[in-house]
Amino acid sequence: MTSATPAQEIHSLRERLNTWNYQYYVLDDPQVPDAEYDRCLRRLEEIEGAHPDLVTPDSPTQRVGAEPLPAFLPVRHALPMLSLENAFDASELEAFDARVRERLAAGDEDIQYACEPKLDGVAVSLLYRAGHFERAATRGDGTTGEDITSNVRTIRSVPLTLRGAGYPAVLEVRGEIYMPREGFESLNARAREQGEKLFVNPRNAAAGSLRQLDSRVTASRPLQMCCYGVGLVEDGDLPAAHADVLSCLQDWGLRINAESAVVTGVDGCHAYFDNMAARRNRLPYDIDGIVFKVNELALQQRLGFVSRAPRWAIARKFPAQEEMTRLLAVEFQVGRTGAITPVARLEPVFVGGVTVSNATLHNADEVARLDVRIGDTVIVRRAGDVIPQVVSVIAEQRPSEAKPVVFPQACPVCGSAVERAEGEAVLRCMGGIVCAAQRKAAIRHFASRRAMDIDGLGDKLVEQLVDAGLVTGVAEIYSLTREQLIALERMGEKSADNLLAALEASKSTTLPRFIYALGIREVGESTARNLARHFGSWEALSAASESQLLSVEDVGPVVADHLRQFFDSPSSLAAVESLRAVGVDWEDEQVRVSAQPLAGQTWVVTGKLESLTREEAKARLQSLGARVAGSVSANTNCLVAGPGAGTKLTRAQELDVPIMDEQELLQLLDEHAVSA
DNA sequence: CTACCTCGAGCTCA
DNA sequence: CTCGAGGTAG
Repeated sequence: MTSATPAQEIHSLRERLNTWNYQYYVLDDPQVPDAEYDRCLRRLEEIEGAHPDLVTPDSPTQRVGAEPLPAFLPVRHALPMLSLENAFDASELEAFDARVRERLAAGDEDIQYACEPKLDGVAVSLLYRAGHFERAATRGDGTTGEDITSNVRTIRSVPLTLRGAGYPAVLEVRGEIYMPREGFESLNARAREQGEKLFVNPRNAAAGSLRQLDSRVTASRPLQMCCYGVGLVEDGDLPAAHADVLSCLQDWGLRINAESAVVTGVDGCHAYFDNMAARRNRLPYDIDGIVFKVNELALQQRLGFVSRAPRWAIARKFPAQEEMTRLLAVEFQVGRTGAITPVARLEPVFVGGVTVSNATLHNADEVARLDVRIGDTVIVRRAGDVIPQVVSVIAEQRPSEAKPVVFPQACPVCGSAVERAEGEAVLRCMGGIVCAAQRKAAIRHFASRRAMDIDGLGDKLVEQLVDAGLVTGVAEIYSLTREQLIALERMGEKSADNLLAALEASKSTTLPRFIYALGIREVGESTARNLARHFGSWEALSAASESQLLSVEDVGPVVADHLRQFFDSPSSLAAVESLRAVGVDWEDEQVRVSAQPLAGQTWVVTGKLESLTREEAKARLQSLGARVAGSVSANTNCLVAGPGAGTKLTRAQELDVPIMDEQELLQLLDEHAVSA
């Protein structure tokens, strides 16, 4: 043997393994037999075993998973993870291209588009600092996701160290974690042999694998990572076109999609789409569409964003998958507001990756439009994350005994009168609190997390409580006794005590939560918050006149009317009184009358802000009454410009539009006490 | 809307 | 072991 020190040998083994790994997982081009790879890996394990001090977290041996986590920690994204606009046919894609060219004043000139398949998996963000894999996070709500670092570390196509040089000191890579079909099949085959539960599709298998607290389980799952873009970049430069950014990522050791291509103009996009659509079933992974991005980053910057999506990218989805099945029955569900919704009970059918057995039929108009009868063969569609729908009826297959859908003359739950308001499509039960269905829904809403947050009071329990007649209104849930609870199904002493404790804890709440919990029609979380802020106390709110209500942000005549109806109803007020009587309490809010000093003005925000995102800045300006536009024009009243502002700043200067920096903006917001 | 993971606790049977 | 509740994802 040579005289290499253990450290030297470890180094050389890691280099070799990383290179082979790169060739295998990123380039799809294995250069050595698996046996050779395994031999080196075992040798590395052996030396590391003898010298534990030389083990580093980015060693190729560190992909076997670690001790289970107690929970996933929240991660705030430095730059929000946005979603994509969807196009469902060629014309919507053309409309997108037309908008892009118009905004860029490109005339007849064709735009270069970077195209690639949209993998059906889970979106993630990877953070590399000084070339070392530091953190992986899920998308979550776009702003805050979950830390899944230890799970992602086990995925071979995620490099633990970036290759070469020239990568930025801080590099956030965005991509999709998915399970190739082959891996999915073998995973399920193994599960079937062991008599375990099977995953229904590769996407759910990937999502489920990533949600394991024990990353050793994740390590045993055939997951892959494929990168499609970057997020935060600090101290470093990237090329000026998206496709070149992707090849850079590949050089740094990150896997990118082999089908990525750049095409010219919308015709190029159509051709790419048609080609992929034809080859879709032969791809080694599931895809649900094709993503098109304006290739030049400078153009992307000029296009900017609309609320939650970039204006320079779109996903053209494949046509929704459709299947035939039978309509077994139509049931009528009564919602919290009494709305009676017809729900189709279907012969279960596997469509678009899930088993569909229910679908809403919305209302009488929809039922009439479809002319659907019970017993009919119907076509059911499920497009991606869209709710399943009954598309049409196959009239030729209608059996003679097919029965028409008859809407109830009275509420199917309580027998009260039903009514269809003028100009409305929905049928409503007029029973209100008399109706058990509405009572159940009201209690579920009251107890829900964003309302009174009563832990342990779930659907089944509400069902039992109302059916047993133990509870008729929300206030009565606070008078339940331990004995009453223990008598219920699946309720032991421990569960009963937990629920009683949760009930007690919920009594101390906040005014916005309380208002929201009441379930007044059209009063959601944000309206409840506005009302609480505007009036400060329950007394002030309940005494408010129609015109006072109308002056609250987001409250129009319809909402004001619902509010007045609530406050004019003795039974509603009595319910509030009983809640207060059992001890439900809150602190009054600081009154923040929205003076709307910027009403009628148009503002624009550009560049990078330090202490808040552009979205937040926008929201706060809007709360002062400003309209926040995407581009600067002669009508713009003020431009808020952070560092890196481009053409918008130039244009504002040309047009003599006042310009403000972040400090001045913060000062302005502060003066008007705008916080959320 | 459906599917998945995790947890606590009740149920069941040895 | 099974159920219900609560959370996530697309």
